[in-house]
Amino acid sequence: MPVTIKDVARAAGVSPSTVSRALSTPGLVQAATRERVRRAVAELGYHPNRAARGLITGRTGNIGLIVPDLTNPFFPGVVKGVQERARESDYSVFLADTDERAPLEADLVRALGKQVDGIVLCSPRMSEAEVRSVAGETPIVMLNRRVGRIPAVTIDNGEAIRQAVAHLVALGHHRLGYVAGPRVSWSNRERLRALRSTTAATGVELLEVATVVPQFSGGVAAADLVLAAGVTAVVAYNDLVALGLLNRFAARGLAIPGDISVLGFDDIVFAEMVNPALTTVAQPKEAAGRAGVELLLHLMEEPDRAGTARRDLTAQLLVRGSTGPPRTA
Amino acid sequence: MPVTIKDVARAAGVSPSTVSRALSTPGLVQAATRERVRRAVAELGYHPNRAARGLITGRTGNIGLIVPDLTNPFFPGVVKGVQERARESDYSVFLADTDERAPLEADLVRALGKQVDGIVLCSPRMSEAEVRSVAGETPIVMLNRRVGRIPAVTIDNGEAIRQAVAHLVALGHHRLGYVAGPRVSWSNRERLRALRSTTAATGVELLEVATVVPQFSGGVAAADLVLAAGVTAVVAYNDLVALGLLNRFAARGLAIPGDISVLGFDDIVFAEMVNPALTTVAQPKEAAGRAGVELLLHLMEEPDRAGTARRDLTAQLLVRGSTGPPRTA
DNA sequence: TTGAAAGCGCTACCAA
DNA sequence: TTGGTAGCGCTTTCAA
Repeated sequence: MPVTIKDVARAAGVSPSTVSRALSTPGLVQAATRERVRRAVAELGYHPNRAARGLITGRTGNIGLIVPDLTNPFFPGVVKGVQERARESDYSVFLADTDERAPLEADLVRALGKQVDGIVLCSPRMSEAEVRSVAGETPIVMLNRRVGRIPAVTIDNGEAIRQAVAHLVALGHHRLGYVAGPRVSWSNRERLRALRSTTAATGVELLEVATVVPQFSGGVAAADLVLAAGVTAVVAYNDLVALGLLNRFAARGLAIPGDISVLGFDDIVFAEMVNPALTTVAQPKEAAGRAGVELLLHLMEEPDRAGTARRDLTAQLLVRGSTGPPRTA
Repeated sequence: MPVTIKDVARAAGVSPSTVSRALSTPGLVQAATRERVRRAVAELGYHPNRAARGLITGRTGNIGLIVPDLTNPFFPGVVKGVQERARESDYSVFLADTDERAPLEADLVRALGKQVDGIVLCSPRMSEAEVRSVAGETPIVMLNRRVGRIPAVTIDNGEAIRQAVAHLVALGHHRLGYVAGPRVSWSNRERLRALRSTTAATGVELLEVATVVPQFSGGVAAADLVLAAGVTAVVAYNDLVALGLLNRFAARGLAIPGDISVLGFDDIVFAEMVNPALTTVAQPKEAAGRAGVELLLHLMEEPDRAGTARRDLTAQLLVRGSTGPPRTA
């Protein structure tokens, strides 16, 4: 019923081999022949059977994308970037959301690995050992994390933090709080490290106020601790947490940024939807997704040259209403 | 290199055919043999090659999921539901985000159709003709939309609206505004229709204030029109729009719900993150996703019995801070 | 209940 | 530059 390569061959008056070549190695086929084939393909509406092709080439034409929680508005952006770039190279993408269940991830990656040519892995929690083992089986590009020499797309947390701290210092803050994300999160560790060194260098005080789940509720939970710490500005692990802080601050009747400045990370869409809008470090989410696929494509073509492939993208501080000078009391 | 069915056969001391049967038609194999095969499979870590299987069975083990915009927090929930249910039946899911570009969707669906056994299609904008044509080629289940007899999972908008209106009327509102979503959106049309009949039946006034893009910016844009319309309560097409209204109302110094009550649809996570929290009609997003896959599985197994498969899920009004009695001026 | 053999649609090799 | 042929890994007849 579906039209096969034989049908095309017959219609074009050539052999199946020639059709195959005309499609996948056009250079090896005479222009005239190629044209005849092209026409037959169009006429019959032929689409190569991917399973058959995959069976012999060993490639699936699919890539996998694993994210910890699609509900976190950071990830849809990444997904879009991945999809877009994948489609440009005629790859389809399998998406898997692990619901932040790190143990599940390793299994998932393994299962997925069988069905794809490579995986873009965004898994802040999986253990390094697991990541390594999995990377041994399937080409992998990590997002927002570095593990050994596994190819990775990261966002320059150091620079981001420098921008953020410089901004707050310029406003006149001397005591900053940090509400941390999961201890195992690579991004969190990087941010914390950069925060320590930058504040030390600038001579401002840094209080590591709390460690919370990277969600709205985490911010709500940390808000009172932040207040008790007596800081005039607080940096949150991500926007979700920052929004939680803002929410609880509002409930307690604080003026933002008069009483306290709040700064987040990610620039999720909702950062702009609150009042005042959230100052945040914008992560190039789609670009990161695109870069991930890009790296993966290289990796799949020349697996040897792998190991060092890296992209470090630049974040950008977006100053909005939630940060301002501390009230000069 | 990868372990094949032959390896398993050799290890178990049976023929490949038997291994195949033991795996896909266990009933046809003697218990003892089956056990030997099972053991060999486990020992060698054998996973059937999907491409090879697909080549012969004509099935891919994949399903496609198409959503208009992953960035709208409504959809990640749906995606999660779809994935979960798909995984339970050992299907993988291809995700495609069409970025609200309706024309692109039809192509996308067609392309995807070749690589999957069925598609869950969430496409409020695609024309009916396109949907029909596409449904002729690939098993399809529609989400939140009805087109002819194509299987569909919907959410009972009529009941949802009745709950919402009853709530507002009970609070003492007599003049309601509606900020509509895209005219072509099935959900929007359903809601509008239910709104008209329910308000008529209840004797309250309904003003169709504006038609906007189903996004935050749409709500912001409509807010002043709502105010000018002089209603005491406004129902928004979805939470994103409602949040936009809330934002602009706040900017104009209105008290919520004192000056005006706001009610949304969807119960996206951010509905709870604003102050006051948004009263909204919760859509069972994950359940809808699950039901979509469920229907699809049936459809793929007995294509004949299709055509009438329907699931209408129940929405639930969540009363929160953004609705209250009108100020008795 | 099991095995042998054919063949799914395609690509890759070897000859011509 | 092209065609013939073999075979990817699996399922599915058909016979035994």
